[in-house]
Amino acid sequence: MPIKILIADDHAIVRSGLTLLLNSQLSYQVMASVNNGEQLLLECQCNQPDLIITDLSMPGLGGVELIRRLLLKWPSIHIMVFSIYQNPYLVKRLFDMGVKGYISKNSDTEIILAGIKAIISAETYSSPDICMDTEQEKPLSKLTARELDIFCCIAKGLSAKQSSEKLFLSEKTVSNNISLIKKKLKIASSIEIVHLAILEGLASPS
Amino acid sequence: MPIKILIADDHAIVRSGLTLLLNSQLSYQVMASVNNGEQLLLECQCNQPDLIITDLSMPGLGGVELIRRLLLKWPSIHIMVFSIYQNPYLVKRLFDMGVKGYISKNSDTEIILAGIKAIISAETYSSPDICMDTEQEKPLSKLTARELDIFCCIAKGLSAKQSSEKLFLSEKTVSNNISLIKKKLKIASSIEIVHLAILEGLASPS
DNA sequence: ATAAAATCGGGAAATGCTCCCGACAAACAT
DNA sequence: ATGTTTGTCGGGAGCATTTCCCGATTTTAT
Repeated sequence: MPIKILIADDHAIVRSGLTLLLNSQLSYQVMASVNNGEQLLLECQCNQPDLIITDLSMPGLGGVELIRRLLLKWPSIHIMVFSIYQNPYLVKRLFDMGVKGYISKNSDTEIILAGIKAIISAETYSSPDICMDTEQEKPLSKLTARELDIFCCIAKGLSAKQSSEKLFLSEKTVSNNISLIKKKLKIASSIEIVHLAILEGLASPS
Repeated sequence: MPIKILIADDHAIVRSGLTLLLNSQLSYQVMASVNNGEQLLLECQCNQPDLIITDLSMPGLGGVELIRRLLLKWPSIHIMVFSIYQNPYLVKRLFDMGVKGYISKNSDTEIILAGIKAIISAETYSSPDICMDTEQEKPLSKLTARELDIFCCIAKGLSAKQSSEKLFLSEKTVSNNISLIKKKLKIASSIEIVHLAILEGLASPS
């Protein structure tokens, strides 16, 4: 009886690549692959997946909010995040949320398979390029989880209102948080948020 | 005799997905896939590829510089860019450089195959989500000299007041100009100025 | 020579940001 | 067990910025 897997990623080639890779193993079966969070939630109702592999940045319902909702409804579900970021704070936050594994998209297919295998065996896994031990002194480590959410939204070019809609918060909370973030990071403008986010690999210009 | 293809992308799953997708067609043969520009140049020496599929953001030698070097050495080579951006100005720049096709990573596999087919038939191709007709000119060409000055100041993270001091203008003039720039470029926030400036090579994160 | 576009800023209304505050929950410490 | 701290969430008031008018001047193009 194969492990049932659902995939969420906005890039068709990634969905297709993962599906082919995993279905080539007899022990795995990809039930469906979708391009955003809403559809993944729908698929979860029909299929009872053993493992969910999800990207973070997707149109509509993004990865972080998707994970929150998944774990709210099915607290014991196995989630592996498969995204481009290599920032240890982001990864730590995801593990704190309850994610079982993180693999960066730079990883070879062997690493992907090894990670899934580990997670299925009830372990946790993060790909070797995420070094969690460089804890101190990084500016972003001063931010709380919620502040980092908002930081990322702003870096992508979203307004306070757009961010509040994406994160299901009041516009006021977002703007209050932005002020706090600037103070914590000792920066004067939202534009420096973008620079910092790009330097830290949390955003890329678009 | 199949079409010989080389692939450059820093994500293994994308390389693997593309390779499986293309090798499943009898008319194509993926000779090699590498994760950066330097290695692709090396592969080009050994193999004589008919088509190169490349990402833009890669560690080390990135896509734009890779394309420049490729076309310098083999001016008639077919290059298809496969990247995440959906910015028509960026795509137009790539076509101006001599690229034959652009496909965004959101595209379905059918689109990818259709694009490659078109390029092989000596046509050019860009995926449907890139609408080039909005403005054919570079966005920044619409700005006057003074507006471009101010644009650069803002992109670097200067405030309106700091910009006004640097350019010997009143703060009012600067802020009026910023509003005008946003209107001309059809963008909502100063943060998108940063993204645009970085994409256009007018600023880099600091 | 005339029209068009660019440069420069003032004024007023709308919008946004900042800093204050309180309420509540969770984690932590003694 | 019970304060204490830290995080989360948002309201309100005042200040700052942005936006959209407007006119005055200079530069550029036809």
